[in-house]
Amino acid sequence: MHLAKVSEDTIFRSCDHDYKVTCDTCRLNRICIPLALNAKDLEQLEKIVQHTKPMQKNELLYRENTPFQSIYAVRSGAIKAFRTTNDGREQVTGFYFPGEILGMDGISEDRHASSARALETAAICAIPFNALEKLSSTMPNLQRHLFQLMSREITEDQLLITLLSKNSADERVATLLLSISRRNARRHLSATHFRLPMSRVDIGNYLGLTVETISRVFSRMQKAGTLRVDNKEIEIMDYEALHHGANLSN
Amino acid sequence: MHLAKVSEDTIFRSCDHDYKVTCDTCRLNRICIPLALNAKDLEQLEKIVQHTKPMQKNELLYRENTPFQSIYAVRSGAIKAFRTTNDGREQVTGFYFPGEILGMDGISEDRHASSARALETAAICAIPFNALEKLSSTMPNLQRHLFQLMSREITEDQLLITLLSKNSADERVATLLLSISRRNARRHLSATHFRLPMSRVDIGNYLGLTVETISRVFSRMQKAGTLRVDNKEIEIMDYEALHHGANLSN
DNA sequence: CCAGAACCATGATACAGATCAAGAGACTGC
DNA sequence: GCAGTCTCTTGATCTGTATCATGGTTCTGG
Repeated sequence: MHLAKVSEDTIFRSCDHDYKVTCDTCRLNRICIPLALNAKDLEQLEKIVQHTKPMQKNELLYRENTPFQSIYAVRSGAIKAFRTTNDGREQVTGFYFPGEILGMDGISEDRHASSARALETAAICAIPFNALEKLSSTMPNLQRHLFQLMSREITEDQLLITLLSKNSADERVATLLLSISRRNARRHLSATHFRLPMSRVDIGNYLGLTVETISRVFSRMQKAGTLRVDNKEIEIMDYEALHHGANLSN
Repeated sequence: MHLAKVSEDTIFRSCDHDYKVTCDTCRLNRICIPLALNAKDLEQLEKIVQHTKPMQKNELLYRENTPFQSIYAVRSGAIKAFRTTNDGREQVTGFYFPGEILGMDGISEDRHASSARALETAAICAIPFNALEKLSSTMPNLQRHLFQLMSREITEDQLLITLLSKNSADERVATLLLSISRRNARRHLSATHFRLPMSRVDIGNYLGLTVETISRVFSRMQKAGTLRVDNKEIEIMDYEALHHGANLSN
């Protein structure tokens, strides 16, 4: 029994190739929560962060209406957040990449307001919110950073609201691609050549469009020489054109 | 000179019929920030809240990209928040009624991410955020409440995203009316009979629709016996029908 | 109380994107 | 390595809402 447990643990950890990472040594620590902290405070944070959560593609990280315990940082892979409308359809509310934080919508009601699913194999850090809250009472920088993170989530949602309310299909797609490009650049990855982790369905859902429309927009942009599209591989050929297409408002 | 100042002050205050209100005696204190605090903590909060800000219709409370200082609580009247797209159009991102807090989108970048304008004569409390932050370090309840307020703003934005992305014109209008109805009820006002403080243009803008469409929806709903509409006066005649119309999703 | 300006309602028409349909490509598990 | 399934593309058609146009109503300031 004891042996079994050990071996299970070993298997679990062997999936997570960098399970020994700490916030201290994590290569995302300049864009994730640690950016607000000095070495001493980081040690404290370290104590509450749970680094062990390797996820398979399509696995759920948390589910709408379940008790809220933690917020989550993406270490690798990509996550989509979505809520289910009461006629059973999905609304994708965001995509989360390494270094980004999700789950903060659960704080207000003490249960998750959305669900989150891995779009590909992913490593996640769970940060128990009660402990984080206590910690932030003693660390003004951390408290400030949390307020800022939540505020940023609000402004990003407002941008999406504006996008959905005012922009054409081409502008919406262009804006998403530019957002992914910018976030890649932040992680020192290529800003012009990347692989989309999400399906056309998810993109359409997020942008308030149908799959067919997403396909057509990609085809049109490829024809126009703005993009090269090969299934999920995207190459931005004409950054300016893309930006211009996304630029008619916002 | 000194005299002039005094008299100006007097005029200023005379506009604000309940300027002597404190959080302690404010009739909104069960739905506003004070709800999280005991009498002793409330005294501390009292010291930083600025109660003096009577606004005329159309006056700006704060403007996009100006330095962020305070968040604001509505004491009376109604406020709309909006951002300006870079082709100069407006996107209304929210309406705020008495007891509600706005301005939290300014925290992340230390400048306001949106503007706010009075839809009618309004009284506002300004709460300097630096002071509030300090205070919340020593009051776990307050800190928790602020996190919850911000989290609620996120979930409400997500609801709007879903509405814009998935729902018909009728459903959007119905959802807005039900939201106003619910918020009125919270303040012990009529849930079925109220006056809209905003124009059709603002409603359309908020819901991603044109003025004409808003007009037509109101007319249709009146014809169907769901509403009585007399300019800005709304009477909900068939709550169920309205809810059903808003109910096809979310 | 009146004139000008907002604001609102309603009809006719246009169009972006949805829906329906069908086939091609890519991935999955045995 | 192949069958079945999911994902993506492209075409034809339909539709809800935008747009354009006009007149009525309400509000505002002098």
